[in-house]
Amino acid sequence: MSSQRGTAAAIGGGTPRKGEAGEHSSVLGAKVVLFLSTFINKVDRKGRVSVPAPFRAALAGQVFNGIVAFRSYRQAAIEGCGIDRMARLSDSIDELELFSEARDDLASTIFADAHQLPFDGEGRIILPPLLAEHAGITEMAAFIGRGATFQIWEPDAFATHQDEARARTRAHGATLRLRRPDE
Amino acid sequence: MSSQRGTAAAIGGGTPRKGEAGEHSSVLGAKVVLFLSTFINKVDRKGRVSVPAPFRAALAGQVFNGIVAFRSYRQAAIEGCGIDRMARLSDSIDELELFSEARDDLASTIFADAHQLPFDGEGRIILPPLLAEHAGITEMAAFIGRGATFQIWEPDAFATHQDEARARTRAHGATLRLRRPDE
DNA sequence: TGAATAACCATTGACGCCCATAAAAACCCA
DNA sequence: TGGGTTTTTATGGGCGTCAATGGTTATTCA
Repeated sequence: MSSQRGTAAAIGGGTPRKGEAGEHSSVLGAKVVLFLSTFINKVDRKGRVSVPAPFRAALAGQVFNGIVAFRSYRQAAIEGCGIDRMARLSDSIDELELFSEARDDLASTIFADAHQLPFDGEGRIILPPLLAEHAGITEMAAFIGRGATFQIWEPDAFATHQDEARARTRAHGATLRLRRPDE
Repeated sequence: MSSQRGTAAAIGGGTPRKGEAGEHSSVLGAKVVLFLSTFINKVDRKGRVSVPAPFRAALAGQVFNGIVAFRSYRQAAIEGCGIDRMARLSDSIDELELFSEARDDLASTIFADAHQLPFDGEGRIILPPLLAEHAGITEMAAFIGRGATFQIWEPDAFATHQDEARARTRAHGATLRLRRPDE
């Protein structure tokens, strides 16, 4: 299946050019990361995978130079995002009542399972065995942009999933209201 | 099992180099520690356990070089955090009505039971028997990241707990509004 | 003085970091 | 617009370093 280099397969819009993916600043100056398109990269024998350059660009500037990954609850995939998102999550949870059950559950469900995967000099991460197994990843890994976050799938598994999702969408005629640009 | 070495250098800044990692400043300049992931380490016959390097990195720079631990009163686990967090907790409790029962209970449950566990030269702590027993820890200890704090569990016990928590969260339809990045 | 604790050293395997290469994309200029 | 040049990426592999762990010696306190 060849890791068609860089080329943006499926989904996403056009070709992922330089500045494209990445981020754009909001009114407040806070960076808004955007993960777009799909990239399929190889997992080498040491368990390393290159994170697509556009994704890395989107993450640039965050306090932790790498990604945060955890098992998806409902799918055989790995959820990925930047550390900033986790920090926000931590803040949100901190606002729940101390020692409450809900807070406990969320914490042990989300944070305990999260892995901080730092980039090496070449922008690669090491996929923890636990995560790789959960997603059934062995040789190739598909990075799927999902806007504010992304996922990592076993390529074939994702292809199947995508077909099903598309079929469901067509059936239900999913709609979505676009949020107001302001605010 | 192990000790997946160093891996994620906690939330550390940019490149997870030697001393840095650990914190990033918020708007107010306050350090924001973030404990993520799960690490299972061995307890040697002297009762020593290595605190995961990423956690140590997150704690770096605090006034007390070690952790603060106390028995969780809802679970068979040990609550852990840095000394800074205890100070904040103290403030929160201070805001409760003076002489109220709740305040009294919290104070004696938490502060009276809290242990300051200093790191030895290799980043290990000695688990006080009282705490170890409460958590049922004998040979292995699981360090569980929970965002601003962490817990220490007997590995199997945590696995069970995590399953239950996950089920509950899913049942309740995990609701949590992500805080806006700005503030 | 003996027991418990803290400080110190030693080992080893994983992983961070570096260098090398090929190919594709971005760039430049006629 | 096209072809040639430069830059960036993805990928492989080697090696030094540090984290986790175990043990030994020094120190403190009863």
